Amino acid sequence: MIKVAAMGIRAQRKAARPGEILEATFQVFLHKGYDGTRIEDVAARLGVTKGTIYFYFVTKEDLFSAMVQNFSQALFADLTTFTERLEGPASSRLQAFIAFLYRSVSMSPKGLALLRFLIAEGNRFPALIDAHRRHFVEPLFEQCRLLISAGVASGEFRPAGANQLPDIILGPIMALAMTMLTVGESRPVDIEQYINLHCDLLMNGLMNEAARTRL
Amino acid sequence: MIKVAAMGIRAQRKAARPGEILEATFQVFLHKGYDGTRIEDVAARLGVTKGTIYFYFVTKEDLFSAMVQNFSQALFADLTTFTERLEGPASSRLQAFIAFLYRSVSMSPKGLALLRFLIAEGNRFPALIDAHRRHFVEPLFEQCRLLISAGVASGEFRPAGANQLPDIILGPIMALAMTMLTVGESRPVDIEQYINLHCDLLMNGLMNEAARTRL
Amino acid sequence: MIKVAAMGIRAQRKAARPGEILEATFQVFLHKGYDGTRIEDVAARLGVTKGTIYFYFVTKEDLFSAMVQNFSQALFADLTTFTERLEGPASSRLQAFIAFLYRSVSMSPKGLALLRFLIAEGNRFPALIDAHRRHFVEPLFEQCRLLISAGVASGEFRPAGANQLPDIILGPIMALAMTMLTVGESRPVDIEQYINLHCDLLMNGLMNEAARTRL
Amino acid sequence: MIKVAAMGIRAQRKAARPGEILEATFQVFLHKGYDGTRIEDVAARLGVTKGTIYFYFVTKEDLFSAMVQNFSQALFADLTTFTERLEGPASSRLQAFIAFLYRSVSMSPKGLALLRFLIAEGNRFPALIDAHRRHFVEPLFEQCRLLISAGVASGEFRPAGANQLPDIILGPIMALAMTMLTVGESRPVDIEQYINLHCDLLMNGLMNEAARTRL
DNA sequence: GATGAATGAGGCTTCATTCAT
DNA sequence: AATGAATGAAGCCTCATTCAT
Repeated sequence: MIKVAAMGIRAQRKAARPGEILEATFQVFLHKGYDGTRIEDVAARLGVTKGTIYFYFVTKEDLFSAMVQNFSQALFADLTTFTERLEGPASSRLQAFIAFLYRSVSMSPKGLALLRFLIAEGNRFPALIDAHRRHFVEPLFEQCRLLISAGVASGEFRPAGANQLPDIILGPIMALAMTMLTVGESRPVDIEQYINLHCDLLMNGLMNEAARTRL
Repeated sequence: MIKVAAMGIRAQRKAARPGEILEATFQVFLHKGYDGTRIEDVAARLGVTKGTIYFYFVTKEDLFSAMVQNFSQALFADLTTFTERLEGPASSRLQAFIAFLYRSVSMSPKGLALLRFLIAEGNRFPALIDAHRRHFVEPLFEQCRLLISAGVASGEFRPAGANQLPDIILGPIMALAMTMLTVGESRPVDIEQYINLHCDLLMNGLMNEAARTRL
Repeated sequence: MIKVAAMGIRAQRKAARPGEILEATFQVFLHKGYDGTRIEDVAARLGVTKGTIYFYFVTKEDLFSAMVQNFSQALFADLTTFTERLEGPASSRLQAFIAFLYRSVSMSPKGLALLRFLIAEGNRFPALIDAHRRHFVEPLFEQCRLLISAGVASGEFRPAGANQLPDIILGPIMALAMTMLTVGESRPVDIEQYINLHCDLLMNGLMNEAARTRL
Repeated sequence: MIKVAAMGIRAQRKAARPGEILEATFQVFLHKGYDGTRIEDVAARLGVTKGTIYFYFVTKEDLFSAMVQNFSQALFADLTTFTERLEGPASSRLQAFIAFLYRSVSMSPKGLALLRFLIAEGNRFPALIDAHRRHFVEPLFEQCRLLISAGVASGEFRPAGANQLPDIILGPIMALAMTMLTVGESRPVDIEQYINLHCDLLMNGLMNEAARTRL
């Protein structure tokens, strides 16, 4: 922890600046995208000038890299904390896990901006893509697999092959994110209903008993 | 239809040019993104010079607009043709529909590039976003709903709420697309297995009979 | 030779541009030095804009490199032509050679600018330094050595060690250049007298007969 | 003289600072040139920060002015001391004078850096150029003239016109400096031999007795 | 139809300089 | 005395766009 009390006003300012800049960068990026974001806009949003940004970050790429990694880590930390506190039957835990993902990715400005950045600029930031896969996607998928394995062990879930493909389990979350990223950000989404329907389908499938029995 | 037979070679060239330019634009965009694509690169790929591009398209935005709309329409036409020819029980038709979407969106360079463009540059092209929603997403979702309604009518599917939310039904397709757009384009995907597992989960859900009955 | 008659006005312009740009670059550099020369100034001097310069030269370094090489080659060609035409006794030829160097290096804006560039910016342009040594200094020195060897062979010159060190023979030429480059460009120099005195000293040395005999 | 004994350690540090800064400035300038030298680099080399430099020098131009003048004066003082102590025949004293100049200008980092600065940045520092001419070049030339006049008076030297043009007498020294400043700083120079050959030529000229007599 | 030389707005980045602490 | 965060002018370079040929 940083001892704020012991710090001079200048030191406090300095310690706070990088975070402020990252936040401002995010805000501008949200509306303009990477190429559309001018360093000057970021600075203006903080009431400082270009030079200040360059005092803390070497290049524009650096700045965006830091922003993405910063938010990615924070998001992942939240997710881990949340998951560790889950209790009860596997199906409940999986549903809570899914609901949390909806809220922190598909319905959160930061989650969406993160995704947009990775999709739009990933080619320019291979290191970031790599870090994201290793420190976010893979661990996330592993948590998903563990939840399902627990459900299979407890007899709640059938041992379906898709259990091991979190992409498929979590797919609709990504689908909503994608909708939000393209056409969706304007019109409202009933996220509660969306979550419920996703979970219902995930648990029960499309088929009715009769059809299922026939197979 | 353009009557090729009746056209001089010059006229043929002229008629073919726009399509060639759109294709070249797509190829460059695929690797460089919108801002990274220079009109000159597009021209060079065709063996012509910048001026030629401007003879056919007013601005860069115009060019990309046309490219996206062109590919979007072609893709949608293919999809419609394919869907109209489907026969058999609703569940089979739905699965074939899904498989087709996987191949033409998540696993196709054009489908992915289309998505990347809409996500990355959508804010700059509101008209395009609109067109895409009205002429692609909505009709696609409608076809999905029809297939499911048919299944419900025939007794194959239970009347679940998610039936009316194609996002959820088709979610994993988008999830794969997203993976491909970020971390995935390098490593191979077993698309057959992916489709099978998606369909299995979609039809049967996660839960085993005992758990389901208990509810 | 370029066939001007057969070229369109545009082609003529294009063919002439690089040379014009190099000349303009030289003019600005003469007064402002490398860092002080703005690409825009060069362009303005030609009545064009920045972009035009960049159409012909990739970077500022490129532009200056080309300028230096261009002038260096021209100067060397002149020098070679001149030297080849020399006739008469070695001492006359050497004196003419020296006089020519004074006029084309120490007293010529281009020669001086060349030198200034190599001294001031040499560290930034190692390739240029290299080229200058190999294609200018070394051949020049070789021509000097040949002239002296001819003089020794004909009995005009004594076989002194300095004969093989053109630096020493030609030193005063460089000294004048240096004076011009620093304090000299304002006040007038009697170049005729300077040449005469240099040659006199070179031929006869400082000592008088008596002192010389005593040695 | 500053009384070190009576000064507190703090005061000593303060008194020493300007000299340290000038030395650091020189070191950085040596490798990077004027524009390439950042005030911050100079400060870093001393383990202080930019602000400290600005406490002692008003501007960057000021700093460099001071550095050049400082070194120029030190060099000239050395030279004067050295010259005053010379004894023996004029020719020996002239040769020692020349040898000293080679070592303190053409072969010394400081001497070369001084020259480079005057050549490269002279236009920006007219006052410096002026000072250099008045306090360095002119007195130096005067000393040279005196040495030669002494030689003429003593009968060692013939009363050649070049006697009054130190540029010509000392030229090869400048030539070597120039070589060092451009192509030379890498490869080794046999300075002893260089000096000997320069002096030999200076004393005896190129011509052999027969040719000389014939004139 | 096509060319490609020329334009010029615009963005990134550097760094001498300032000043509150 | 020294610090170092902040400023802001200035320059390099890119590239969509134009238009005379």
